[in-house]
Amino acid sequence: MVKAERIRIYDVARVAGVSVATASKALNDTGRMTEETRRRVKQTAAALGFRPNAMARALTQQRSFTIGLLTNDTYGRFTLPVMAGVSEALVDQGVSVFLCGIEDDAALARLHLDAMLDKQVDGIIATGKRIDRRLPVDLSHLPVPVVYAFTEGPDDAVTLVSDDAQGAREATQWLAQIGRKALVHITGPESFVSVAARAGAFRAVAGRGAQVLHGPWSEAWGHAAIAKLWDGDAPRPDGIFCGNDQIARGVVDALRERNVEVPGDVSVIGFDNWEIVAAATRPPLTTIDMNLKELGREAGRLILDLAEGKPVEPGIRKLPCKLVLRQSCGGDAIAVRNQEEMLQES
Amino acid sequence: MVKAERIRIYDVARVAGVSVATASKALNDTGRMTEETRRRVKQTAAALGFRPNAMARALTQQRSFTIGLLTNDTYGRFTLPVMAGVSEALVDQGVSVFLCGIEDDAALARLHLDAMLDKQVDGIIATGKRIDRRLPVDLSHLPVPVVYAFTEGPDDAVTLVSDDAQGAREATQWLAQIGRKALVHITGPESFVSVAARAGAFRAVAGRGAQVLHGPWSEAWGHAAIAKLWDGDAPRPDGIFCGNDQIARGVVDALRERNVEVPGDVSVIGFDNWEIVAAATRPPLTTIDMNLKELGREAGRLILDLAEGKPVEPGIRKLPCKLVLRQSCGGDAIAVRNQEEMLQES
DNA sequence: CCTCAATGGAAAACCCTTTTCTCAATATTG
DNA sequence: CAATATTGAGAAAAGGGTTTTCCATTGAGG
Repeated sequence: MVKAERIRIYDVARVAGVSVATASKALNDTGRMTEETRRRVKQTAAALGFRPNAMARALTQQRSFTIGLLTNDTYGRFTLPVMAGVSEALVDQGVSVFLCGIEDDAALARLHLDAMLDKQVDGIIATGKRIDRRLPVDLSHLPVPVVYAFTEGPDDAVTLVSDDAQGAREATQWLAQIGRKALVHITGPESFVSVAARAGAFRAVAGRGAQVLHGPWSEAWGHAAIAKLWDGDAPRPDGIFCGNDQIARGVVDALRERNVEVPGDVSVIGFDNWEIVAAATRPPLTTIDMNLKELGREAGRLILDLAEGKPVEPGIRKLPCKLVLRQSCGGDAIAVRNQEEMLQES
Repeated sequence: MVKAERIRIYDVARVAGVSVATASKALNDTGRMTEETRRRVKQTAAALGFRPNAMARALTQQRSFTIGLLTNDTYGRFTLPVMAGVSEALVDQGVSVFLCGIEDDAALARLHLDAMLDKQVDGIIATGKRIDRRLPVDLSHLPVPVVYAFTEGPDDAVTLVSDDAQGAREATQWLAQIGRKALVHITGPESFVSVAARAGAFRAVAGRGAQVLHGPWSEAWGHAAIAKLWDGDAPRPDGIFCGNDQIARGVVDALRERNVEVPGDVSVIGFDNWEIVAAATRPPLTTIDMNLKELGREAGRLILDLAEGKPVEPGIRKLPCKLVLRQSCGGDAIAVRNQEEMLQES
């Protein structure tokens, strides 16, 4: 650690032979001066490695160039991609992000929230692990704007979620497209709004009679569901769309244990594109990606607009999911053909 | 969003009928005044919901009450627990944490670092996914203190790592203790320092002839290693210590496929205690936990001490790992007996 | 010579807390 | 009963570096 003297705008001004006022205006592209002066100041600043002190800047601009990200997602399954997107959208603007993990503890949430408000954050992004649950803290009367990403907020809030129905549609249509006829959806607990949305879209494509099985979000449930389907007398499916990648992994493992070929006999699609699960499955999972990083980027852009006082339409924005092809689904020939068609169209 | 006027110390002073100077002193337990006055001011502040503006405070105290956490761990496997610990240690002191994910991009790292320095962070914690690799940015001549946690730093730095050798020793000793005789260590690439440390400790306990197999950090390698061990003519092990939980999962799955009972015939121990892997394995993995959260807490405490100018001894601090018992290892009776003994001793 | 535009500078504003210094009032001492 | 010490509390400045406002200077054109 070296207590190097920081270069101040005063130094830049002195070296460039102008006043601090002119230096400031030169660097911020405001005020009036010859291009030559502006260029010289900028050059000097660059040469000296001048970087404006954000704290001093905050004084005059009423902005701290910091935002807070509040999450109750301990594993980071959803938060990390969102965070990465948020950061990416903001770092270029010199905005840094406070990350606060609050688990489901209201007191802890309050503590973090207060600490951030004390630091005059320009805005807060609330994010969670479930789009139909709220964080254990009320963010609706804060002195700063709030964007909700992948968590529920008040009706008049700016909220970003992934489009579960569209994602489920993509998956189901893909199964149909590669020739699977008997489709089943093995998914999470009915109480989740996203489960209902996905199941609804699945039925809309697969036919109202298509079977939907609900259970916990676990590999074990994937196993159990396959046991239920294969050990009974009912006709067996040849296409299985799972509510998340963990269930899908359980399903694939269970099928392999029964010597059912994936994707030869049965095609399986997951949901989440959680690399760590999807890539380790044998064969690797074709799955739906929720584009959480893009969701984060959008959240970053929105909170920035709000912080700058730009108008932002409140309401729920659904961002599209996309199908990620690996090997658990087969139909590669069709996949290639379709991609070629898409290329030709564009 | 409600632009509620923030309560300033001026307001507290007015309501309490004292000057701002007195109010400040009352709230900070400095200066001289009657207990009655101090109490009245504090009560007023609480009643009005006064919270000091951290930015103004930073002006006089030369501290921003923020620290930065720099990481290149995209999945958050290591970062998230560390981050949780750091936060936990700091939030009570009113310190907030900037999280910056820099992947392995030096330019991005620089960008984040500059943004944080501009905001006058009181210190920086560098963290990574590997203790023998450095972040792609030089942190050795910054105007603020740095603590390295789970990543390599300069020799004269304050560095925190988990004690790989001790963790491996715990695991191997446990296998020996429950009666396993033929031990094998299936682990990651030799190039990792932690792999060497763990392998060394394994050999020290299991005997110099005990086999160590190196491969990638994947489930697939776990499978492949079992194939190698079981398909050859060599005597088969009855205790397997794995370099991480993913390998261990591959091992357990491969053994099940060969109808080898875990833990009946073979005991398996993992490393990392990555819930999402360890708990989903059938049977759930007994594994070594690196206490990353505690490591984060310690990093938080250290950076705080450094920020306050307290002396901190430089060097590498190794924090102990601990064995987490689940079902892949068996020896439950022994486990219970030992725990009872420990209870009696304490 | 006057006016105007262009350029650049001096100084205030920005924000709110903490700290220093001072003073009055009371207590203590010789 | 002075003279000194102690206590309680307030006024004002410091703390920080940038941005912004407004004014001064210069040179050109009328």
